[in-house]
Amino acid sequence: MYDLLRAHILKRVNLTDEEFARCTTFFVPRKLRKNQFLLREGEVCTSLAFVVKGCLRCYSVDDNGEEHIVQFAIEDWWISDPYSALTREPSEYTIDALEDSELLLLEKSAEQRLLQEIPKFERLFRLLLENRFVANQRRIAATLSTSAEERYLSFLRSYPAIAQRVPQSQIASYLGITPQSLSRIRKGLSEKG
Amino acid sequence: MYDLLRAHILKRVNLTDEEFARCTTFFVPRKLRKNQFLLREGEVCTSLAFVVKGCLRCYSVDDNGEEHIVQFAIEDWWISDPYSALTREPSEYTIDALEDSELLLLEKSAEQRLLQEIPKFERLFRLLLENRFVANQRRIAATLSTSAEERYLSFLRSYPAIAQRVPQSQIASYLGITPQSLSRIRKGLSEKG
DNA sequence: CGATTTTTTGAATCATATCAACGTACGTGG
DNA sequence: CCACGTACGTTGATATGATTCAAAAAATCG
Repeated sequence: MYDLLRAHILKRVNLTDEEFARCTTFFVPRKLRKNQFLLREGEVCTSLAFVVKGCLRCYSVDDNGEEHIVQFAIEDWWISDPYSALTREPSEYTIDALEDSELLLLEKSAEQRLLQEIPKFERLFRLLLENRFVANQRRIAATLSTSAEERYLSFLRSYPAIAQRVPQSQIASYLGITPQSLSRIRKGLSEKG
Repeated sequence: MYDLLRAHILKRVNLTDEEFARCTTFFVPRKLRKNQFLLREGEVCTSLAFVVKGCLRCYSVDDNGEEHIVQFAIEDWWISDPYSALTREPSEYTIDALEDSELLLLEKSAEQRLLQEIPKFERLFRLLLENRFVANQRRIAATLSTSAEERYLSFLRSYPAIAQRVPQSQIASYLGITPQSLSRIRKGLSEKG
């Protein structure tokens, strides 16, 4: 259960075995069935989730009731609404499971104690946030400058593991196009070769 | 020169006068003429800039040579490429001045010493990063779900001060549309009332 | 297997881009 | 102080890419 987390952390900061053992005590395992919610729009996000198994999505719902996916998370990724978690304001996002999933949850209060006990985690969490920030910045630049087809190809390159397992309609939502358009783009690509 | 910075920081974390006085020693004033660069694509970003006066932009250049603005920064804002600063990888972005500007620069090395001397700044910088993260996430959701006209109106609401002072073509670049389209959108809006 | 969801396809429509030309404002040097 | 050049903004005509609505085909699940 904790092996993936250990490897994940050790790739980013140095921890002794003893430190890692202490760190695990702050996480709470949680299973989520497909379609179950981790966070509902309007709730305050109180935890940071590390995905051990499965696949989740984070999305907003617009005035027309359409879902717009801002992030997927599979094994070895984190998911949460960091803004809601920090400010304790209700989240604008919903997080749910696209597959049966296993998570390790770090509650806000546990996070604070963890940071006090092992300050190295400050650096880890800052790294994680920076990475997410960069990913978003790249995505903005891509959305502004490239066609839907290019964005789809870029998505396939960046996240092949996700592309294989989530429904096409979910990828369309992530790319900001309709499922019909994605279908046509794929058709066009397969005709080219 | 430092009044704006003081007010900015005190709004977010508690600092004694003595702490603030020490903090200022880590910043270096820098003036930038209109069109001068703070960071060029391919350079490593080594500083975090607080804008005391003026207006800057951060943008990427795509394969067709088109600029895509990911951020503006006016008085009381910060600007940098946090990813490049953290990883020391060359930046994909260019930062330059849209007006004659005055900055307070916090170099990477100074930042580290500042964080050691006054750990409260850990929280400040994390807050700043979270805010930028959220702004980006909102922008992604908006780009995915709303028309150019809606995004323009939302930009006017969110950043009236910027809308007033930067050329329309720069706003178009930020919104991900052509200057011609923005012109037509504005025409449409003025005809409505 | 049947039921439901997901994907594909077609036709009409809409939003934005593109190319090209013209208008306007501003600042600099003569 | 005016004239000129350069940036910026507007407008028109046309092209393109993506959407919408509707329906059929394919895949998935109990």
